[in-house]
Amino acid sequence: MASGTFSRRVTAADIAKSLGVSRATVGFVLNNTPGQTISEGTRSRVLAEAERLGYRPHTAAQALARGRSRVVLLVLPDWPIEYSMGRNIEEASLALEEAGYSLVTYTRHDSSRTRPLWETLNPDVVMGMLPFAAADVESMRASGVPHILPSPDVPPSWEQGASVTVGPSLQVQHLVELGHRRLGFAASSDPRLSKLVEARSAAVRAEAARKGLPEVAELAVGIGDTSAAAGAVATWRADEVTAVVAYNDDVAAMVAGAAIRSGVSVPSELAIIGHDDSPLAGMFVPSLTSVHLDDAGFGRQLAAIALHAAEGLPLPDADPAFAARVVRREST
Amino acid sequence: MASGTFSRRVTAADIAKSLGVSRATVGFVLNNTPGQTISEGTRSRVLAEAERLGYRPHTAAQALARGRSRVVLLVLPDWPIEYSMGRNIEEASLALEEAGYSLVTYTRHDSSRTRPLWETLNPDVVMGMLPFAAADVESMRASGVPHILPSPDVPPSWEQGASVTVGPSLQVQHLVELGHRRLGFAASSDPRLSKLVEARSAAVRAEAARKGLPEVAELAVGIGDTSAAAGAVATWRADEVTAVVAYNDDVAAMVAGAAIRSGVSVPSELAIIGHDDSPLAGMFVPSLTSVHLDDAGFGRQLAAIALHAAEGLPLPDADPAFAARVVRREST
DNA sequence: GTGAGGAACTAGCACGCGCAAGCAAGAGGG
DNA sequence: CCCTCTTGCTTGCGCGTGCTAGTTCCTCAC
Repeated sequence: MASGTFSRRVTAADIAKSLGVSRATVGFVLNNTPGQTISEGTRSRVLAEAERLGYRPHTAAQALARGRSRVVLLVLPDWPIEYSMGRNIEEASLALEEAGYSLVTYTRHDSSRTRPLWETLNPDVVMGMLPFAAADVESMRASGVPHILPSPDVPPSWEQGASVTVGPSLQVQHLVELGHRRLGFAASSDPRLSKLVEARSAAVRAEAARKGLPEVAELAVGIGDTSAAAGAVATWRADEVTAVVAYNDDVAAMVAGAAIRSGVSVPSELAIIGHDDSPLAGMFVPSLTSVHLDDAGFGRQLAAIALHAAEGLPLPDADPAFAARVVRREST
Repeated sequence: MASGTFSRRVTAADIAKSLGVSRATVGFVLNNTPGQTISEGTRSRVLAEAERLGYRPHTAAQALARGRSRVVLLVLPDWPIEYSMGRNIEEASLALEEAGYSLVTYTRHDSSRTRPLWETLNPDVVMGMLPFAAADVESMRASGVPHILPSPDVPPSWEQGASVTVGPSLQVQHLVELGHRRLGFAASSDPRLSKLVEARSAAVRAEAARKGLPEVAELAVGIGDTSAAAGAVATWRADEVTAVVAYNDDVAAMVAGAAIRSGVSVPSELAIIGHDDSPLAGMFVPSLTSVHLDDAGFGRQLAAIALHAAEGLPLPDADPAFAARVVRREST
């Protein structure tokens, strides 16, 4: 029967009344407001009463009063997100929650005529994987979003950093260590991925040049398009390519599948390395060598960047967080 | 420079002042408040001015004033979610946005000592894939969550419906049509999935019984555990099982991989059918027959259930939405 | 004895919005 | 002509918090 009655929620005023102090005092205690002196007795009595009554601050009221919502909006791209992204987000969410923020994820479906979530959620921070379109930035500014990441004002964004290039570099290094010199790059033909594909492709070419390899033969492979994959394999073979760097594990699987079907043995005739170390990489036959990224570290980095923007907290120096390593399996 | 000045956000009072009407009038127009008569002239002038000034209602203030936040919180389980779940959510989010609600997803990491999101977000509806634990329900009630789905008061929940059983039935039917009679079921050994595995397993056994098949040989296969998969394949072969129904595509891939590695040809010696029609199913060699679910329909159903709870909107009758079909590929 | 100063509070406004209640002016019926 | 009803508004309170500007009381120096 205790929980049966649909009781109004407990407010700070309830605590104050029950204790015979003013509501302001309660507020000062609960917020540890600096510059306020509260006696130890009162402080502990307020905290105990809050606990006893099951007080929960009303987020909407807080947001209204202080003008900040403590919500971080993470805008996910419309394209199929990487496998590791899910774990990143979970970790970031955890780190933000510990700082009193809520992470809300939002997939932007540009076909939609409805108002984007940042206009209705009043987030303190909006984060994206890639820089936002000018129209979106305008809309965020108009809705009063205080912080936009990557910042539209600073062209070189954080996502262009080590997190993108370290994986492709490792892919190339691994193949070179195995003695391969003539490499192919299997891009994804999905137009939505073009920016990321391009970034990884550039990183691969840069690493190849650094190692003094001949030019990398780049071909596009569509997920589900087996004939394109078969064509790519044939072209690479004709071109004397012995190893293929794939944009990600899905593309790697397409290439490996096409190779097997056309009688090209993996890895002896064609080695293949993927990226992301998705579950698929371990399950495929032959299992796929891939690059494993430190999801948790990346997620925490994401959270740190948001907190840096929102509260000026220091950014963790360097990025041992972006640790990546090659997981060698049967395909190389 | 227009956007340079950090201008305060536009409020309904700004519209009122600029037009020389009262703030209430503006509110009535913007909300189409029933029971209020507003002249056509005033109405259009208010709407035009709102548009001109770029007015955005302040969600927090609305939530505070009306006591409802128009937020639907979807609690995702800690376990690896199905591939199709992502598309479901997107579709549900779209449908809810059109009804003026925001869908926020939240992965519950039970290791966390931070307060669950429903305590800080004040959602109107909290939805889960499976019934919530009693402690969680208590916490939601204490935070004043008006609607919990599946409802803790009504034991038979919607998720137990056709959406769970239709896929497994189709799997069995497909194999029976191909002449198989002695079936195996490949469960997932992930303990977090046990409830769903059990539900699908029961559906498979029920369908098998309906078709008059001998008992289904169920074995657990862990993702990444190749030796367990190999053992399962050997056991089934010894048991004269000719076809395996897999819990999902990942498990199907594990089984198929183990079969190939141990020289059992797929599908001639062992047929395998997966579930979910994830991208993996098409990429695997041999490609995997699977059950494709109507993601969009399921997502819209999810949204409809939420709106039904929140606003008493009618539930769409029946469920052609839960349409599922077998996608036949090489593994059967 | 008195004034300064600090500790420990309280009163009350602001945040932006929804909505109940009230009010002026005109329409219509007797 | 008076009364009622409707139209088209306005005034103002309340939602739960944060926080500024006091107010009271007590201590302590001179």
